[in-house]
Amino acid sequence: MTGLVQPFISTVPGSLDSKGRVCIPATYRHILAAQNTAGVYICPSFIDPALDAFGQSLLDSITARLASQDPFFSASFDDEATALIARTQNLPIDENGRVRIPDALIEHAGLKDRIVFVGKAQKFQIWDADAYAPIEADALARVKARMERARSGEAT
Amino acid sequence: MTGLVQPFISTVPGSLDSKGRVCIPATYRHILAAQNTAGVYICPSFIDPALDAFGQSLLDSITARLASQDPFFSASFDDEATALIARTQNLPIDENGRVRIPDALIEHAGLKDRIVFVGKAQKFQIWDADAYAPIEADALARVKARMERARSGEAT
DNA sequence: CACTATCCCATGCTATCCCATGCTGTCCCA
DNA sequence: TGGGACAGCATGGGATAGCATGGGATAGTG
Repeated sequence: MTGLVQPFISTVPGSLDSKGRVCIPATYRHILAAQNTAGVYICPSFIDPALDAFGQSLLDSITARLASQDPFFSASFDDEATALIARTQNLPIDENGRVRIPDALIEHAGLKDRIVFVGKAQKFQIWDADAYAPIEADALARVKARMERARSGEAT
Repeated sequence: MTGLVQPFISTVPGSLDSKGRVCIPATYRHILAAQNTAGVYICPSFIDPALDAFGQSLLDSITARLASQDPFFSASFDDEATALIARTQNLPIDENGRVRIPDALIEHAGLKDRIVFVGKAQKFQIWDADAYAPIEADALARVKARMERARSGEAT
């Protein structure tokens, strides 16, 4: 087995029903369960109209780093982590794998009926499907440009 | 852990059946198994109409690089995660060595019934057979041209 | 008392698992 | 060196368990 914690990967389409519920993809639920997470931790993203969702592992490393200022993170990490923790809530997952998203979070992410779950290794995000499409395209373009710069650099 | 990772090599013809399944060549499966990979990781290629497929080794090096960045406040983390992690899926391999390719990926690579597996060391690619033929010819021509340039350069 | 939120049951579907079969390459023995 | 046997690989198809989704009942709350 790998020493590393199993990451959240891939992009999965989903839906928000009339009661404000979403069904967490089974693969993500299994990862959460493997982290001994009760429910799921959800926090509105600081930069995007999206929700950050994660399990016990990431929460633990945040709280651990709050105690010992970790040089990997910026000097102001203490402030950020505090804000992060304050805005994070623990939502229960029902026996069908669904979570009721509070209205404030639905509004923050601009969720309509069609949503996407986006794996980001230690965490995953919940986006409105229409809002995410251009974001993905932009990120792809930036990474592609970076790759090509690197490639032409090698080729000299 | 192994110091050396066994590379994916050679080009193998294959087929896509009516259920969207492909049979991974046995030699590739053995390499995946040697990496302790559960199934196989597949990601649509950035530049080509093809699928990149790889095992635990390559995924670990990607997630390891991401793990050194701030998952909540770093823009470069976000781009890379969006481009790589979010677009990668872990697909299970059944006991006959077959994988069900999601429809979105079939469409991205323009797969019909005849496909080819192309070894690329750390990863291998899955191409539509007809689409790959001219690509291979072009690549060969470029290599040949480069060799001849190099040879005439040496010969001076 | 009305309304809302949570829980729970029911259902259709899809993905996964599993068995059966043909083939091809390899190995062994005459 | 040739032929035959066997094992492993590739393929097709059918059954089934789990997943995603919708809706109704009940308890909690303003």
